[in-house]
Amino acid sequence: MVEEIESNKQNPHFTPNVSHKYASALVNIKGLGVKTFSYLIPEEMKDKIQIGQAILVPFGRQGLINAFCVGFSDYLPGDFKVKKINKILDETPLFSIDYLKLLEWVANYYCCDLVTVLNAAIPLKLIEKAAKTEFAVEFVTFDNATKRQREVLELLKEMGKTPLIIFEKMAKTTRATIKKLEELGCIKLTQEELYRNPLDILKITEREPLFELSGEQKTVYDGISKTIKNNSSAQILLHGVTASGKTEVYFKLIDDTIKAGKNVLFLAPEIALASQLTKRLAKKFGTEDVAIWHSSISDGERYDVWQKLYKNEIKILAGARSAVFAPLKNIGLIIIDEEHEGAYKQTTPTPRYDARVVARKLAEFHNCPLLLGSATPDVSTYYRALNSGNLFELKHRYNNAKVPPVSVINMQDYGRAAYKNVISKPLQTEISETLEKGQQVILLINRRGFATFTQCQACGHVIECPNCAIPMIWHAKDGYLKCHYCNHISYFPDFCPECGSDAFKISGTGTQKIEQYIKDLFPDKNVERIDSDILVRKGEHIRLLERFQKGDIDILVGTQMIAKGLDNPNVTLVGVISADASFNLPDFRASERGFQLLTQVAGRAGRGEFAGKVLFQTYNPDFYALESAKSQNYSEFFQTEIAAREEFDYPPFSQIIRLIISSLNNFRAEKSAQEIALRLCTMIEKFGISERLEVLGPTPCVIERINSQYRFQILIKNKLGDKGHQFVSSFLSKVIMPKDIKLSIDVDPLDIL
DNA sequence: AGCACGCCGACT
DNA sequence: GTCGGCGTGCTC
Repeated sequence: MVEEIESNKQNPHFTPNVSHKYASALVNIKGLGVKTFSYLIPEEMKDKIQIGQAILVPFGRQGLINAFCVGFSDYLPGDFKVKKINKILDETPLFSIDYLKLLEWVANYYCCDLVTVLNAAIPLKLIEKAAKTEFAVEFVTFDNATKRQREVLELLKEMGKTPLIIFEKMAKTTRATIKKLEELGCIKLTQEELYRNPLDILKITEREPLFELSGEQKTVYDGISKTIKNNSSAQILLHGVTASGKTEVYFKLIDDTIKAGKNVLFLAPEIALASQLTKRLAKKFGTEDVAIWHSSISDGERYDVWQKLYKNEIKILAGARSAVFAPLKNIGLIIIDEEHEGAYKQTTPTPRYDARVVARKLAEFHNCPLLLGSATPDVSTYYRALNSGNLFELKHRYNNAKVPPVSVINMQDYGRAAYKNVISKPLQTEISETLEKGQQVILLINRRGFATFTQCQACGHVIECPNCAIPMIWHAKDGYLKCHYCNHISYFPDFCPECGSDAFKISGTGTQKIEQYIKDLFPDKNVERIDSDILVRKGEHIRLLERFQKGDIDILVGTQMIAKGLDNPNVTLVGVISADASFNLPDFRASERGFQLLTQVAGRAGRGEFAGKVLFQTYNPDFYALESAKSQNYSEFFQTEIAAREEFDYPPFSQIIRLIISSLNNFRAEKSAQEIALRLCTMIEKFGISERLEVLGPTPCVIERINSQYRFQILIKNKLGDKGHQFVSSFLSKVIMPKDIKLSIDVDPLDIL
């Protein structure tokens, strides 16, 4: 089913050394995508050609197309008739050799080819744009102009220096007229780039001064400065509770960095946050020196910013995850705010890269410090920071505001008295009281609890796999419980192994009904729901939040997306319907996710003058992550979590490489997956590294079918670092899949569902 | 994506 | 014979 490539044709090694016969050219062909092809370097180009240059090459029947030079070689990667490079379009390269080296590292880490990474890193539009020399026109004089020419000149005088293409459209004129006017000396044509600076519209006239740092901020700032002074490539974590003023510390460090003549890369998890951040940065440091980069900026802006970055004309670049691939030069500091956010990882399309991982490597390349900040750090980040001694903490809120107290409602006591077994009496009472005071309520529903875990209603015990410490999944059609990491099977217990009760329940379904229950309980109140279904209608999400902000909505019911960002001072009650659902996903990171979610949602209550309250409903009140979330104690949570990670070799003690094999045909998908796993194991055995590269599965994915494709997964626990990635890459490069079976690779997957 | 190559049925 | 259907495969 899976065939071996008979002759393992080694690719020629493409080097940055120019004294070679062939160049590797990156082309963008519609429908084909971005790929590299080899071309002969003409003799007269040998002393001029460089990596990163835009070039013109012949391609098939399409004539001459734009390409980028990305490497050199003396050999061809196959048997074909080679064509030669037609022209170097621009002698100034658009990216450097170091930039390509970073991308090569990324390709190896994510077990994919360089082309895939280039595809994500270099905007396609850049390749098309590179060839076009954009002229700009400028008014000089009216002398010798005819009547019609004068009309054109009037407009130009008014518009000032304008890109030619735009002016031609505006003036309803043609290239012939422009040429004539240039001959007459009435206008000046220039080749220099015209930058559109989108930040100009902010109309920032004077700069705001930096904030004064508070006592705790000052201590942390001094500590970080000292650390950077001692180790210019330190990787630092700033763990600060919400509203503790991390941003002020960042800004002071940015100021220091640019004063030292270096540039700053500042990443935020999403575009909206990056835009907000850019405005704040522009106000403090000036519009000229600040730029933004993310997937949704316009082609023109993308092109302009890229040019500016390459010419080292930007001092601070703010952006979302794709900004790690922007060619910012001379980086002296990288900041990643809200570093725990999953949005830093790209899930689709490939490569499934994580901006935090790439940023760590980027910092290494530039020998510069990396500063990560969060109120609920990623467990792996915290572990690294703790071990390196580069952990700094802000424990107090900026204006001495208090974190709201959390009460845990044990549903074992209230379950039967609760409305529809879902909304307990105390929660009902609290909601009523809050609404009577004219204040607002947020209720968190955890819909991700769709995977059916098996829980004892008497003591909260959840049936877990003895090998993997993740919840077992009930398979109704087979009548057993199964572990989706290792395939371990056990039968539904008659009695709870913990307390002997027979009150087992398969939980996690029907959460959609909760909104209706709330509406039933409070029929005269305005109840709205926000979740991803509603988000599909664009703008609906924002409209609902605005209405909630204005007080038009009494109770806002929602999934995870209401847990962060909401800053409504009139919200004094936050209720979590099923805190268990956060923890009982069949995923090793479930506790971490759950802790983060509960901590973040708790932070939504009592942000104004009224004190807030938080209620967690649960069947398992003693669960460590829940207890830590209740007391908002990160370090306590971390201690327990890291011990479990170590015991089961989960990250940061290994890296997970996940292979997903899918097909419309269930049987063929399973067979292929088994074959790949078997061959992978054989190869690992042969190299004697089975201790350090552990293969689990194949198993059916928790979500067994997506788009009618049956899905199986193989998990690899890698303890060999980059060498492990290389091993898996080279194994996969020798495997070719039949057309009806898809293989996808996810390195450091966010979840394993 | 295009565009050629190529292998079968209907036709001036 | 040969015109043209669009399945398959290639583009350095």
